[in-house]
Parts: sequence; structure tokens; C-alpha cells
Amino acid sequence: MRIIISNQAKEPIYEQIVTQIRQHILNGELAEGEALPSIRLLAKELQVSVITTKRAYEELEKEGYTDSVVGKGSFVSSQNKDLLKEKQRKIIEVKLTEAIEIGKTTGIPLDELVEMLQLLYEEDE
Amino acid sequence: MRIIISNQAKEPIYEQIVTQIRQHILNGELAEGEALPSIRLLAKELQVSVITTKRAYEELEKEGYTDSVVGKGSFVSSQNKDLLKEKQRKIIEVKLTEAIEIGKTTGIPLDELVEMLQLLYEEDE
DNA sequence: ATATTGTGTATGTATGATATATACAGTATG
DNA sequence: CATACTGTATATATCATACATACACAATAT
Repeated sequence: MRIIISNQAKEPIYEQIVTQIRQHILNGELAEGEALPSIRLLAKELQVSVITTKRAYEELEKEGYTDSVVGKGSFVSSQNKDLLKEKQRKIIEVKLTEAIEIGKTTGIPLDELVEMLQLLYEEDE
Repeated sequence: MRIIISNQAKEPIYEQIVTQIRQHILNGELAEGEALPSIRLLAKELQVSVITTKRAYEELEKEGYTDSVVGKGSFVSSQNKDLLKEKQRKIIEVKLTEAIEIGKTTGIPLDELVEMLQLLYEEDE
């Protein structure tokens, strides 16, 4: 499982971990029931404190993506994937709306926003 | 000048102020040379500490949108509006890219993103 | 000229979020 | 049952956000 964190990003480390694991689950890289790396191992790999990975796993568990069992580990929980994807959709809506708001106050019309979106979609590997 | 702040938002108060004043400048509601409300008055109106409005004005000044003069007030600086708008454009690109990233990991195709963008554009008053 | 009232500024403090080290508790397995 | 692996809890450090209060400068009415 590939996770990359940046110390310079404004996003806190535990959030970066949450986001990336969440995506791994949603796109199927991490299947239902599969074990996540232990918080200790992950902490070591990322050169980060155990508390930070713990915090991330706590968040994932709260959101319903995983289950943690003392002594055994953390696992991708069986879940309603459609529901989770719907949540992600809401987040996309927020991002798009923010872009629209800025566009409106700086005089960028819809056409241009669409064009930007299309260009960026292709650029984004 | 209309500024609305929300205590519940995750965005800090001073950031909310910065964002809204920045937009007022960019869309021409606040013309070059025009005086902003004094930090004291604004603080009173928003039910907020002077330090918070001060912090916001500091940020605006650092970004080149305004100039503050002790004893006189804060004013919209003469500026390269195209340059500023270009900056805003970059921010839009970031938002769109974030939306795209989530879309790609959850299997939402470009068409659908474009559709969402168009719908949201019209909804957004 | 100076007292008053308006500006922005600086100092010191409180609280909450982020991240840490270290010690604790449960599970698996030789 | 000892050991080595899991996740968990406690106490602490640092930084960002927001605050109250006191300070410094400018404009202006006395």
C-alpha cells in the first residue's frame, strides 16, 4: 500500500493518511476484510509517531471504513460502498462550488470553467 | 460593505474576512484607493476582536490588495488586477483538480463532472 | 497649541488542534 | 507462559487562532 505524506502541506499528517487510505478502499486497492498495515509499521514507514497513525485509523473507523481490534489489527469493514461513494460525491460538489464561486466573482464564465475542467482532467495523468 | 462570518465554519474567522474582502476588491465593489472599514469598526460589526480584523488586514496587505497607514486607515491599493485574477485562476484550478482526483478514484467520468459543474453553476444563485 | 477622537500596532494570554514519547492492555503463537 | 505482535491511554510540547488591553501615530475641533 502506497502512502505518501508531505510535511509542507497545510493538511495535517493524519488527514493525509486518512484521505489516501479512504481512496484506496474506495477504488478497490484495499478489499473488504483485508488488513491495513499495523499502526506501528505504518508509523515506522512514514517516519511518524504511532499516535499520528492511530489518530488516522481512529478517524477511518469513525467514518465506517475500517474496524480495529486490539491485538489483531485494523481491517477494511464490509460496507455500503454506494453510500460511501455518495459521500465522496458531496465532497466533489463542494469543491466544484468553491471553484464556481471564485469564478463568478472574477468574471470567469461557465464555458471557461468547463474548459478548464476538461483540460485538467486530461493533464491529471 | 457586506461581510458575513460563520462561527461554525472550519475556516478561521480572519480567513473568512480576507476571502470576502478579496472578492469585493476583485469584482470592483471596492474600488482602488477606496477606504476599507477601520479594523475597530469592522470588529464591532462582526462581534469579533480587533486582533482578528487586524490579522485579516495584515494578510490582505501581504497579498498586495491593500495598504494600511497608521492613524489614517486601510485602503485598496492600486494593483495589477490581471495578475490578481490570474492568482484566483490558479486557486480554481486547484479546486477543480481536487474534484477530479476524487472523481477518478470513485469512478466518476469527465462527462458526469461537467454535468455536475453545469448544474451547480445554475443552482448557485 | 493641545485635548480628543479616530486610525493601525504591539504585548501578553487562553484555548484547541496537531504531533510526540512512553507506558498500558489485549491477542497470537513459538 | 513468554515473547512478539496488535491497538489503546496518558501526559506533554508546540503552534495556530482568537482574545483583552495598552500603546503609538494622525486628524481635527476646540
